[in-house]
Amino acid sequence: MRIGELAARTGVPTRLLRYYEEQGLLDPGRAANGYRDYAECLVDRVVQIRGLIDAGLPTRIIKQVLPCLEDPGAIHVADPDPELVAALERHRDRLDARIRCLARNRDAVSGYLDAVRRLSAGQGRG
DNA sequence: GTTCTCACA
DNA sequence: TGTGAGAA
Repeated sequence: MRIGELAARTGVPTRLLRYYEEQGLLDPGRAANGYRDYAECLVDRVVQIRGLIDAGLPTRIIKQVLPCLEDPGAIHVADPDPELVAALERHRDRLDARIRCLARNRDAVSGYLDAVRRLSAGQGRG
């Protein structure tokens, strides 16, 4: 598919898709006319890239981790770069902290909702 | 429609 | 990290 279709299917602007390619996250083939040609499987890959970036990981890290995520069997990182591992551990800790924060706020919202339901239920019967 | 590059927030 | 503009 061409870049426009991939953009439509992933919600990622064509401008960004070219940017990700420039960062080494994507490498689509080329059609005879020079247009980029994306395989079906790249839809999932783009979604995953977005997820990782939204999680706060820099493209530089994603670029190194992506091959392993695509092929779980290939988690035999020939070169277990200590710096990469350390960076990933920091990101995991940051995500854990965010998750705990979100969970706390979710519980707060749930608590408020429960109180509202009890109130309206009581008024409904009276 | 797509390509590219340069500048910029 | 991501966008805007302009030219082909």
